Amino acid sequence: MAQRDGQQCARPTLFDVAKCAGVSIATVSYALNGRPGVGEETRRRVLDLAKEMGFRPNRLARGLRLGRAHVLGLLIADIANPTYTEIAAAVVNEAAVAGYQVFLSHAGVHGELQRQQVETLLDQRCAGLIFTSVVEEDRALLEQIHAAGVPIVQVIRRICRIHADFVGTDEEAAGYAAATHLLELGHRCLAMAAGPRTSSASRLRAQGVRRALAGAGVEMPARWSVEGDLTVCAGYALARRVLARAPLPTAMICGNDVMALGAMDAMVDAGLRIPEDIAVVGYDDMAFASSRLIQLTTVHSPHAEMGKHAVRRLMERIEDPELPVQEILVKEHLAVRRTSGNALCGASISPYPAEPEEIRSR
Amino acid sequence: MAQRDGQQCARPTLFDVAKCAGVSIATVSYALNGRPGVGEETRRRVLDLAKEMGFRPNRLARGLRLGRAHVLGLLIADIANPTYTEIAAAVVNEAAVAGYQVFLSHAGVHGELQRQQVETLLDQRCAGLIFTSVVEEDRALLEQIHAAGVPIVQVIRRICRIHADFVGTDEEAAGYAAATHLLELGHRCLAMAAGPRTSSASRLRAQGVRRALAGAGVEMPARWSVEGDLTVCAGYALARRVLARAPLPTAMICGNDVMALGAMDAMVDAGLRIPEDIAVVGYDDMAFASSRLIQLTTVHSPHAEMGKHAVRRLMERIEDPELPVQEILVKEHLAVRRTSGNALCGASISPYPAEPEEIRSR
DNA sequence: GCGGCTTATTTAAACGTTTCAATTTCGAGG
DNA sequence: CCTCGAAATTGAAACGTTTAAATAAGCCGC
Repeated sequence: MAQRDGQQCARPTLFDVAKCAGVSIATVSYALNGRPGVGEETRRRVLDLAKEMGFRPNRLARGLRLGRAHVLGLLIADIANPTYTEIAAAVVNEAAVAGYQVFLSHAGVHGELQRQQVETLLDQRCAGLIFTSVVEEDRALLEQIHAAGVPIVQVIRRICRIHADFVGTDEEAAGYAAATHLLELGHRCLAMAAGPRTSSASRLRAQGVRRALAGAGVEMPARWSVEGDLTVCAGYALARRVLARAPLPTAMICGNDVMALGAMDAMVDAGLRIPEDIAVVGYDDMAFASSRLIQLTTVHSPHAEMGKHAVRRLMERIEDPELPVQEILVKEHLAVRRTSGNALCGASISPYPAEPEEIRSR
Repeated sequence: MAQRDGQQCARPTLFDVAKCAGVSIATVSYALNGRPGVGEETRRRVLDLAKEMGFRPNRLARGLRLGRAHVLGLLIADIANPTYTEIAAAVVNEAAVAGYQVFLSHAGVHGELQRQQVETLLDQRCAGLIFTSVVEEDRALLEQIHAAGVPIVQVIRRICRIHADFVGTDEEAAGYAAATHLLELGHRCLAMAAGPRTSSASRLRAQGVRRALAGAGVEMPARWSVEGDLTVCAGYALARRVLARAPLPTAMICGNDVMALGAMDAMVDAGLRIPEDIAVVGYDDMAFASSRLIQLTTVHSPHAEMGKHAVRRLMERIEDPELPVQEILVKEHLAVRRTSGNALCGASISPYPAEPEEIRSR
């Protein structure tokens, strides 16, 4: 039994509170959950007592009884990628607002490990799952999850014709904007180091680039259109390959900022100046992109907002599983910086606050 | 009842399997858990059937019964910081190996939000908690968790005299090594933009720097020793302050790489060349640090290894709560690059593989 | 004073495990 | 043939909730 006052007992249960309050367990449960049918005076007494005793509901028991835990699963392919961590942060925060905890899974893309993690997530009776980078091969898995009655939201990447909501940006438009920007600067020799074809986002972006080029009547030789993983190393290798022999392009669009970083390294190695000899555009606007030493022109997409939307949508669907599948697009924009010729002039585009923040000397 | 063969039923339980196998629930449980006292023939039959039916144990039920879930809580102050995400990745992976899932909490440092998240974590009956950035104010919270019988591992930062293991690096030695490196290069005018004093790691590092200086008989004017948050903005503001008036230091040690990035921006703004006019040393060796455009000299600490150790230690302690408190130090090392004068010569320190990886042209 | 109605409260059954204790089975030894 | 003991198996309680259904308690009008 819970000893009253002084030290609260280790972990009082409904039973303990009920005993102390001299009522039944059911009454305590009803009172704590704010359900009707409990006398005003009783309710107050129970609430006060529960607080005093430090009662906290056991979420396992609740989940077991309800057949569903107040828990979400977040699947991230690559946690080292800032894009995903920004989303993760937003997801965790927004979930907390709704009283949900988030299981983090870091299992790459479409493998045995991923399948295993998903199984475990289902074993935990997650109320919903958020996938940050599905590939076509995951279709069967997603369908199985849907069959199990667990709603899914896809973020950034997606597979089509599947019963799952999607939150992302208009990647095609982003690619179009990036290419158009370079075309307007007068570039006619564009290269593209795209992300993997398996990513719907990368595919669409490349598509947008091609549409812009076609519109301007500009051709991109096959040798300049390469694709690889979204890593520094891949960016380096791809750029090296493109720059291996003349003629050289005057601009390069990269699958993301990290690839751009690698590509720029290859350009430096090749003795090229950026942006005088070659312009570079990235994607994601990672933290380092706005650094003075880099100043990478890139497409900024609001990842935090995407994470937030993903959770909200999941909440809606958990509430009402019959909702029609929805596609939520958030607005992205091109951040023009030095690597496409926009030399930093003045503090107008400085990432730093005008007034220095608090500084403590010692 | 579970229909056999063909489509497995939604989610068979022990009961369903038992019914199909014609044995009791208890037998199935014993068989699946590999406990003794089950006939060999029965065991095989049950195992096969469970697999065929797609049985998966309900982790909520198990956790409820056991009074403890196979779940860890990971508290990260700032998920945007790559240091922490590297740790997170390792933690999630290593936990998976042990059959544990990881709850991710992103609740800053010592606030109402953090307390709330911890409470929820305890409500979920986490078997253990990993804290990545405790501050002294968290002491009461950690003690409360310990009192609740939930083991804790502190990573990177720590508070002393508390019943919790610690995994980190020898920060004092790292600070000493960084400063010694600069002293050996002939620098005598060193500045330091340290991380916040509330971080044990930052404190120790600063201490190591001072020890090195004292050993060399070098003085660091108070005006050159500043501290701030581990952000780009803080780095910029601090460096700006130090560089505001002559005399200027010839080298600056920063609290981490991100701060160094900001500080270098301030140096560029001040018309200084790196490393000719001023050398810079960071800490963490984040992804961008080795980029050709940056080549930041920095202290590389093996975060993944730390995450792994943290989980392993937690497992040991969950196994045997009576273990004496342990302090695990992993080795870090100084990566000397351009910003301290080590110009990149040849591919000897290139971060890229010699052979280009697979490239697909299209 | 008593059915009938509303409101407050309780009883008890789930949810799916694990595990102690009790029961059955079966072969060996007497 | 009977008994004993080990091994296999089962029954049932427990973990801490939620909730449908049953019960108790008021209260009104006739």
